[in-house]
Amino acid sequence: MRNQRKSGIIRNIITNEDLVMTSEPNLLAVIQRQLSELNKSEAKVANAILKAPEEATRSSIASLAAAAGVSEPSVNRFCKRFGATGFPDFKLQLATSLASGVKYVSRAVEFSDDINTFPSKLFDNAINALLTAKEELPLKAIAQAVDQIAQARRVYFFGLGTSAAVARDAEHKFFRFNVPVFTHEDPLMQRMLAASAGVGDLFFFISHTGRTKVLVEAAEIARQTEATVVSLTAEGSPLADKSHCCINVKVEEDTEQYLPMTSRLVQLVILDVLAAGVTLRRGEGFTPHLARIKDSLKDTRFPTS
Amino acid sequence: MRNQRKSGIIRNIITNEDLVMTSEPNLLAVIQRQLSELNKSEAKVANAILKAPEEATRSSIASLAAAAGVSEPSVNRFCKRFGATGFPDFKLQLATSLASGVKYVSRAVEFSDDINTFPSKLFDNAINALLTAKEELPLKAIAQAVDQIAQARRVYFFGLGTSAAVARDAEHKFFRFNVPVFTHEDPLMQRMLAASAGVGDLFFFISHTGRTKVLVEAAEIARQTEATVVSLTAEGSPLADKSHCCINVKVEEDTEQYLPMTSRLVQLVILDVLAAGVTLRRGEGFTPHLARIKDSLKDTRFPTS
DNA sequence: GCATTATGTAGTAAATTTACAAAAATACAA
DNA sequence: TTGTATTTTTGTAAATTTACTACATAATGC
Repeated sequence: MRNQRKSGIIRNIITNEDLVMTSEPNLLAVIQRQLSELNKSEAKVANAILKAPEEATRSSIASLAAAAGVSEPSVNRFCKRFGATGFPDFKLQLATSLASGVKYVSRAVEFSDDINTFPSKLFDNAINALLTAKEELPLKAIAQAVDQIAQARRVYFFGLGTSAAVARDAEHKFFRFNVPVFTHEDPLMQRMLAASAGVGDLFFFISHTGRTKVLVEAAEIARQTEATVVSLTAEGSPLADKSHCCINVKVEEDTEQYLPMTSRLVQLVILDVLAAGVTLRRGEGFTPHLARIKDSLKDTRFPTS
Repeated sequence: MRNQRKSGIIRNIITNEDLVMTSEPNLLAVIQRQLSELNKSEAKVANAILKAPEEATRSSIASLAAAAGVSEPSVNRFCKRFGATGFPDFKLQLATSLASGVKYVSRAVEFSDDINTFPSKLFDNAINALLTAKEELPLKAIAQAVDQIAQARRVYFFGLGTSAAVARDAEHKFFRFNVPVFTHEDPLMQRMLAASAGVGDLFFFISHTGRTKVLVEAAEIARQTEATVVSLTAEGSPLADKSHCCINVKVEEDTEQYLPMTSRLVQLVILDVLAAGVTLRRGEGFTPHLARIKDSLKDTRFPTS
């Protein structure tokens, strides 16, 4: 299946092993990347496809061959080289790739953007961040965190800046599970509460960078007690080091934008996941409790007409 | 192009007009919806496709016909009825649909779920909500809100419950634009501030339902002053009625879940959009200001190794 | 029982793939 | 270097698969 040149260059660009490893890499990106490794006619086909990918999915092998200036079998060989069983299969993969991937590459907002373009860009970035995060979800850490939250007597959500809002959201969510939850944005309160912690207390630190000094210090203080320290932050950061359990989030925030946009969305959804995990552990008998809380809000609202 | 039965039932389910209107509806959903309108053999084809959509994209017209227990032309006719030029075109549309849409239909978390399934479900729901929201973004209202925020002398973000966390996030974001922003979770403070408002004040109310009494009352009070009232809430709600400008968000939250999960994500991204809009209005000269704010945080962090 | 619609059969056209052969490129020895 | 052997690349043509059209028959409704 895998033939090699004497020179040692691997001919089949995508092997079965690769396909297993990377679940579904963007086909266009793969073609782009391997462009230099291709021979003349294959490169012609590649360029024709890269130039008009959408059109390529709709054209026949004959018209694509004509567009690339090569013979039909060359197109067919090209397809097989990229892991497809043939031309139709390749078109299918390409179409799939175009539908899922390409539209959701992060796109920076530029000053030339107007109302018709930048809102979509921001949504695409958000969607893209969630898609990426979903792919590399640290399930073990999440399962562990769920266990610890479910067992905790008291849970403190601590964050600063944007992460304070996330902590506040977590408070609202977890509050509904009958777990005593607390949030404090004041670093001094965070320190004091951390210092006086004991068995059954869980400190949940939220920080995108994991490098905010006062927060890391609070984590350090909490760690010296009998309490459990969990964090939702960047892998290998000082905050992660201080934690019993760290849920890593790798979101490359566009640093040029100066605003943390997508990372907090991922944090929020991960907190949803934790909340759902705790609910599932509580079992079906717990739903009436949630229903009661929902009912208690009824009188604070205008009835639906 | 559009042929009808005597009985008046429209035969061509997707007409050109429809295709223009709804840019890219999920093909499987369309098939599902029209299932009852189909005749016997078409229904057989539909069921075969719905049963194994992924497989359908890979099979030939002959094998799909065999799987459905009909003849090949029946499959072909089925494809044309759904707007495709033929079978290959239909497969392409189906594949595209599967890649973008189907994976992201909302899926409720069930008690039988485990750690391997429910996190993905929640992420899918979040992604789906953002995709849907992106499709029906109220651009006019957004543009108007950007204008009003950019012109405002003072901006108040008011929300309660989960929306309070969203308001807090908005405060953190807009604060960086040199606009005096305020947030209050206390309904009494909200009322008092609303009552004493004047020209140049902007009240930005955030609420998923738009029916929270105290918040609607605060909006009503603000509306009686010279201030501008903007809201991010449900269309046609009491809160929307009180606003000069209302950004509608239609997210059907799964009410069985008792927790507002996806709506706040959409709210947050829309606030990002507003923030970006304000930045774009300020023009390129404003970026140094953002850089300065970012620099001011430098000393509060542990340096990256 | 007639008209209409629905479905299938068979033939045709189109597209894709395979097998093979020619051409080009490369390696290596004299 | 230059020529030759070998490998690799590419194209031609035939074979095969696939999809479509026209027509005929069956089913349905009035």
